Amino acid sequence: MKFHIDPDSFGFLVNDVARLTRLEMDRRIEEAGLGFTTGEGRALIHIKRAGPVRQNVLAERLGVEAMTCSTTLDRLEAKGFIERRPDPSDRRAKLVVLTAAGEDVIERVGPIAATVREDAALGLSPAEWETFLGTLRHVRSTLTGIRESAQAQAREDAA
Amino acid sequence: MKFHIDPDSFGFLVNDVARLTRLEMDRRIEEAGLGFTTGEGRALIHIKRAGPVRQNVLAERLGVEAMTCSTTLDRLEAKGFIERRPDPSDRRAKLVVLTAAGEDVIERVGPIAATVREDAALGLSPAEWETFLGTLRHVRSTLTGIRESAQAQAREDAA
DNA sequence: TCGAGATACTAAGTAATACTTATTATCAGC
DNA sequence: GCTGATAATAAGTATTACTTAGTATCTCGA
Repeated sequence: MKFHIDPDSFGFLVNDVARLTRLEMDRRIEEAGLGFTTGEGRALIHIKRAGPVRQNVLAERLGVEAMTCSTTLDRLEAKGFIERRPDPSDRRAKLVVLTAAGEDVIERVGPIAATVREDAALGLSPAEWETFLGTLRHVRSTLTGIRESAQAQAREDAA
Repeated sequence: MKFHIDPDSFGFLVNDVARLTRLEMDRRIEEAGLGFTTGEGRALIHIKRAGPVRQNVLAERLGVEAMTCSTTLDRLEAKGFIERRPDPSDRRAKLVVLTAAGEDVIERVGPIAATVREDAALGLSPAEWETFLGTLRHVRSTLTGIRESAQAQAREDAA
């Protein structure tokens, strides 16, 4: 039987598109001298959205382990984009807040993200693009659900 | 103009979906005891498709620098999935070939990729899924073109 | 109330993926 | 045959992830 290797299979496609988007984004951020990566930008935007937020909550929203989140926050704190403040309601916890520099850098990355988006959408109609984004949201939601079930299962097995 | 930054913008969406797909894929590969990552699988499949191939050609197809490719091949070689053979037509170059173990592991990863794809496509009609893949292919092609132009420009600037 | 177990965070260690720069061997063109 | 380009890699760095283990603190039940 002939080998079926689909170079355009879902996994490779989505990985390629994400990789290309990230590399292009990183290149333009670098060019603009903003001094952070797409991954750090992702964290910044979630912090912006969530307001002062506990690290464990932020980790969950980012879909990473608490330790991974902590390391990312270390870098962002070193760069002066966020602060960790004690949570008055729980002395174990810390609240993550954006600094003025963090707010500023988010404002400046917006136009850059817009140029990448425009480039990615070249040759597609607005309707096609919206459909595309809608499907991406749908798939993300599906996969997030699967991942959460798997993690719950893993915790159960561990217990 | 105000730039609306949110986690549902294109860059974050596609990154999230790729991350979730990769993590889920890695989890199932791990579960099956195949002993490699999605990234390594990507390299394996490109080697399979290209046949005996020079490392620099492979690097270009993978869209990474020669050194990154070399490191990935080190891991694959250590695991016994590939071999580096001297290129008879150029003594500087090496040809990368799959071993029997490499062929075997590609066969076994196929069904795993299929389960992830099925899960990702839950709740979408076949037509919607095809449209989605078509748009991903289109965007990949657009971004690849942009990246190649940028690299050509960088080489020119360096010269 | 107090003690056990859970939770919030971090230190330490590991691994994969990616880059840059510099080096060695070899090739190709003048 | 020399010179510059090319193929691969060594060395060093950074990011993004994980696990395990440890400390401080909280919460709930006996």
